[in-house]
Amino acid sequence: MLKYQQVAAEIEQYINQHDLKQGNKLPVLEQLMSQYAVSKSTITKALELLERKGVIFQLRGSGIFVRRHNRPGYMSLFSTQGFKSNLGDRVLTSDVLDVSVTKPDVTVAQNLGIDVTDDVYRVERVRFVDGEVFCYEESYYVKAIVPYLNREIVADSIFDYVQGALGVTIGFSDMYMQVGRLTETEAGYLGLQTDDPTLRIETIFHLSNGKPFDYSRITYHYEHSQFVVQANGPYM
Amino acid sequence: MLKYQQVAAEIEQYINQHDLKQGNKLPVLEQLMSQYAVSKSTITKALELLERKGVIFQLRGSGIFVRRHNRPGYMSLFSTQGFKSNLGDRVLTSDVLDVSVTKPDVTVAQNLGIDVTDDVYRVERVRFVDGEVFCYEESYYVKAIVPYLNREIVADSIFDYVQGALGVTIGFSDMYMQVGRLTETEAGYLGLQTDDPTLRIETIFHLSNGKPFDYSRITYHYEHSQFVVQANGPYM
DNA sequence: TTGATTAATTGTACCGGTACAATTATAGTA
DNA sequence: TACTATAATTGTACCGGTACAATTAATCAA
Repeated sequence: MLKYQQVAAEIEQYINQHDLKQGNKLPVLEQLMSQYAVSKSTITKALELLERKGVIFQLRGSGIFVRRHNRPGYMSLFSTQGFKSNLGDRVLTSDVLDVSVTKPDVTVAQNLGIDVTDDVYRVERVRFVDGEVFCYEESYYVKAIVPYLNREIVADSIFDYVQGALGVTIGFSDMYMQVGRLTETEAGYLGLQTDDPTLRIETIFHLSNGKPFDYSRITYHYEHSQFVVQANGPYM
Repeated sequence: MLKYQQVAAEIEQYINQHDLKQGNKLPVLEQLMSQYAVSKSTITKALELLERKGVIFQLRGSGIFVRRHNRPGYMSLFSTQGFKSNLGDRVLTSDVLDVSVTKPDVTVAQNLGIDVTDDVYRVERVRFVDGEVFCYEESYYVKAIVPYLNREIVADSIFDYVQGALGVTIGFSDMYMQVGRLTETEAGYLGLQTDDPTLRIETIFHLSNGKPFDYSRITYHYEHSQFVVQANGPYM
């Protein structure tokens, strides 16, 4: 783990353990520097990371302050999307409906930037948060990048496996979201009625070299899913 | 405008003007350095900004590449949320239903961190993209921070006014989203049926000093709104 | 006490540099 | 040709430093 990531993690841990509230002030830069025994640019980088994550905000001439949103029950949109495994104390489980190798249809192939003759893993899951139905997910993995999957891996975290055992790094993702109505099969999986409202998110995950390796379609249970997104300022 | 912001803007403009595609390679760091006549750390900062914005991705040992998503018709979730006024070539218009000074109810007051006896501006709008109904919005501004609003300002961009004329800077925002069904009045504004599906987003905008100044509730037309969010890697 | 002026505090912009890890290109070998 | 070892390329981590703008605290005047 990089030094600035380590420092960021420690500061975040400190904030959580001491249950600091929105607006609470952290030690000044110079003190953090000596406290963690790193240079100014390293501590700055760590703080920038935490700022992006929505954990702190910095105010020139004033100090470094804790940032918090005050709505329990809302999950970070990104934590449910592979990134930042921070689900708090909620328990995430899965019913694995399918893990198989197939050929992609044109839509899937196009989203993954591959040919319809290339192999993909198809994974189908219903996911639960604290025992409540949360979403229905259908996802496709490029087999050339993810050569092996099984029910055990899929029941846990695919991303941890991919980054751990396969040694590839996930770079970025494009999420496409829209609201619609449930189909009959989706409604069955989610325990809802056909034509009930739903949020659909399609996501294309790319490796850090830019290659797409996972295309997934998630259909959320509209009563059991509410999200928070902490955005940072007008960039320019 | 800061130097690194300026450089970032120029690079982005270059990418758009030359219509570069996903994966296209930009000049190497050292060349960009001399090309824009800035130091390494400045160009790095500019590129980091573009990376966060989803315009490029960088790959160590390899180069700097253009990043693009390939779905026209999807709007950036953040561009519709005050930040990054990049709506492409779409035209955004508004029907202003109400601009008035009132007292907030408990919910509004709590979200804005003020007292129910404090004054707020209430703004109610129906917004259109290229003439199509896009969303219904009800928002509240802390009058102590935004002392004056009128229909003309509100029909245009409130945020530009606040940052321009009032000289305050917007820092960050917390967005809370969930799916539900339309009420009768909402359906009326959006030209839909009662109980039709909808995406609701509540957002609390904070100044850069951390003070909330705007709380808004937006109800989106589910057939005319689809969003893209470009996320960046597992931070740690 | 109030208000304005000045000084101290504090984060950020910008500069420059070294070391290194990941990638890609090259040379060498079978 | 195909594979391996080596070298060149290239972005990132990390160090340190100066100048400055925004905020806050202290000082002074009325």
